[in-house]
Amino acid sequence: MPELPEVQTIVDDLNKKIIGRRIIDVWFDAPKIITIIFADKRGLIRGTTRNFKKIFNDKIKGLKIADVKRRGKNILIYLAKTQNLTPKTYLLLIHQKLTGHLLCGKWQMANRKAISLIKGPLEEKVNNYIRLIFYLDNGWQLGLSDLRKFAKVLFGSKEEIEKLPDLVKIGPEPLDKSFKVGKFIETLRQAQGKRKIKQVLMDQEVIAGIGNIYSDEILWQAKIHPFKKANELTTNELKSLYAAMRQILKKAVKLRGTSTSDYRDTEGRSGVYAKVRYVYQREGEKCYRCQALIKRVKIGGRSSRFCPACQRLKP
DNA sequence: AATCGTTCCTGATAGC
DNA sequence: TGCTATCAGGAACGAT
Repeated sequence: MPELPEVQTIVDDLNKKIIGRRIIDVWFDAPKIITIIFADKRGLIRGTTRNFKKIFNDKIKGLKIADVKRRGKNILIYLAKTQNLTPKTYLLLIHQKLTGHLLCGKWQMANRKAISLIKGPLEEKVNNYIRLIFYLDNGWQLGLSDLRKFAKVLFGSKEEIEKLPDLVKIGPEPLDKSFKVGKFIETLRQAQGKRKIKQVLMDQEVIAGIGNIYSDEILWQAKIHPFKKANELTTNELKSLYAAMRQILKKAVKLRGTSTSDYRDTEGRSGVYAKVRYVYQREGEKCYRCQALIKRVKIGGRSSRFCPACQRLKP
């Protein structure tokens, strides 16, 4: 499940591997896989590749990859028309959702679905879930693997994509240097309502990039119960939460993310955060602080793991 | 306006 | 063994 650390890992990989590469061809297996949005002489064009396949193909072929960035859990691939990579005229936005991940390397299509990998994805010799491939001018491919087909891909002019609520509504980046503890406390206090802190942490409009794995990890580190009402947290608790958030996310980026499920980096390798995790998917096992058994509870259809002894609802 | 439930999808697993 | 039912989950969307 790609969250901030996993997406950052992919983005860092791509910056080392595909900047300056030209897209020479594209392949995908579902008609509606990509939504395109850009202003044209005829006005605003918006639709999926079901109806705009030719326009999409014509527009994207020949573009050069100018820059790759992350915003929340979104991967932003800036594409340039000109030789020197500026101006960046088009933008490809990829949200990997639950099981999506980008692979970059050289491989062969075995049949319509399965591929046998020649170079690149190391741990995945065969991948049955490639939905989208960009063919690059050095013979490499940039592929989207996505078992459950939830991933979102948007392509359009930089201006139009940057205006979308998908990007505009996203809250501050938790690892930004300018996002200091005071700003964090102010942000959480503004995120009013009686919602549980677990839900608030995962709300992309409050803070960007935190999902189920890292909200559990952060709350354990800060010794805060996931059901605690966000507006009832003390200043000290908010300070702990901020410190835990920064520490956990930085550590997870360093360890290249968590691969308990489908997530892999651009070469198909697992991240290793799972080896040091505190609570995520450790229900029934002992808490590393107090030896109590980690519990699993449901919040709005989502699982939350925590230690019932050291993350107490009431003191 | 805020919050809840539903939906998308496939593979793993539980239960009979 | 082999079938069916349930579950996992990010976030857009519709309903309340």
